[in-house]
Amino acid sequence: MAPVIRTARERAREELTLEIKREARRQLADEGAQRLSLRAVARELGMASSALYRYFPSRDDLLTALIMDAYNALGERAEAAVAAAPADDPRERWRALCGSVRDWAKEHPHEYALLYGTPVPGYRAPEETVTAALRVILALLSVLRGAAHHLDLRTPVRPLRGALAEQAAGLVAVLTPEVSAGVLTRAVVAWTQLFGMISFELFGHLVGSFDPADEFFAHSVEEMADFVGLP
Amino acid sequence: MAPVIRTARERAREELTLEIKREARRQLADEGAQRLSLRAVARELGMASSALYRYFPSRDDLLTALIMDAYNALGERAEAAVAAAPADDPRERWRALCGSVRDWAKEHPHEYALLYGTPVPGYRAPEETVTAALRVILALLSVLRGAAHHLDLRTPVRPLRGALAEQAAGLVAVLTPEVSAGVLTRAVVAWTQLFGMISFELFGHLVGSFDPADEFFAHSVEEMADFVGLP
DNA sequence: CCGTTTCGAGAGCAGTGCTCTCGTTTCCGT
DNA sequence: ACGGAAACGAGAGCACTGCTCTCGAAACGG
Repeated sequence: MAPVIRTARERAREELTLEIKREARRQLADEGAQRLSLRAVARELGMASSALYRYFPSRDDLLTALIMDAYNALGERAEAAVAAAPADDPRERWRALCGSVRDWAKEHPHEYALLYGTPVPGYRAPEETVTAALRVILALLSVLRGAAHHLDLRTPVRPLRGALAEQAAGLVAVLTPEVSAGVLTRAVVAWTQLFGMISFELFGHLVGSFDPADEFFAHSVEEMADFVGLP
Repeated sequence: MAPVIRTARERAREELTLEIKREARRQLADEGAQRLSLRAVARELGMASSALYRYFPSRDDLLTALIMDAYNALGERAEAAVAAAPADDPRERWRALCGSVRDWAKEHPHEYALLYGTPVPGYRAPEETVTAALRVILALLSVLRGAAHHLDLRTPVRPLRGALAEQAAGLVAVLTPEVSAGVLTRAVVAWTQLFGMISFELFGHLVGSFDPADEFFAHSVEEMADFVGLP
């Protein structure tokens, strides 16, 4: 696909693009997306701000590139955590996965906020972003698939009705043929709980109740593992 | 406390403060917090932008005022929903409460994002905000308190350990003496799930899976009601 | 009534995203 | 090898932002 032999221009362009993103990510980590300034990035790189527009047509496009990278970084981290956990211990895999997401979020709070906080106004998710964004929930589901025949639901899943049943069935067919629609739905519930909890912790909504949240986090990960029926 | 007899200046000041907030809220609802502009507010009110600083010392302070109002609006809505539901049907109260939060969020997406999205950079929560922010979780707990002696936990609560046990016991003593620490912790888990789910729906993370999310929402509210042991 | 405080308006500062123009450099087909 | 075309970097400039300072007018209160 991509030409193996690249002209000097192409190489320079690629390098500069990376360097712009690198500097932008630095500013993002320092000050948050709000305060990320194209002009400051250009200044730091010793170039005119107008030159930056040769590489990213707008500030939102630069942000979108950072979002892509962040989704992939988080996704890789999550997948690696699952892979590193013992294959025959689904609960440990679940724990490792949830913990890795929280760790990444605490290490990169501004990037996390960029992904799961208020969406940037002018931004609409391009195709690529969607698949990158799915990696965490897919990892959660892969853990469930691995334990599909040993699931133990202490509280039976409520029957799915109407549109929900159809949506869940559609997803099961594509993603998790080994797992029932009810369990998949519970996994999605657990997914929303996981990110809700992390967001609350990071955004300061647990101050005064369960902050510091380490033990609360660990506990609710176990509770949600029970919830989806992990042995 | 407040003087009953107010001077013309005091009345004018109060009125203008309200009007500024009103216009700011209008712009917030239209364009989001990101694009809320002091100068535009002043322009719309026919005054110089510098005059606005007599009423709010900075943009962040104006935003903080809007945050306060939004927390209270959401809190009132939630409390009203609980109050309007039959007192002898805890599950219906739970449903009404969760539904009212979601409804408010969908009606005021930008205000919701202001509360539960990425925190404003320069902003730190003043004392008042904290209590206003607690109203929803307190309402959730009040539903549980009302059903404290009829709770039915299909899956037993995992034992709380270490710091978590202490945190939960402290909260129980102050908030919900009728309810066990384990159940209170589950309520907090359900709380994070509720807002995680609403945030995901509003911020577009459910697109492609459970969007539209009406039935998924209703279903998971029931599942979480089971989770906390509501009859 | 008169000094003090409060207020509104205007000018101005430093910063932003973005556009346009204008030379220069690099590429690529002939 | 050359010449047209495309890509590039820099600078000036526009419209906008939050915020500060100053100055004259208005309202207050002893």
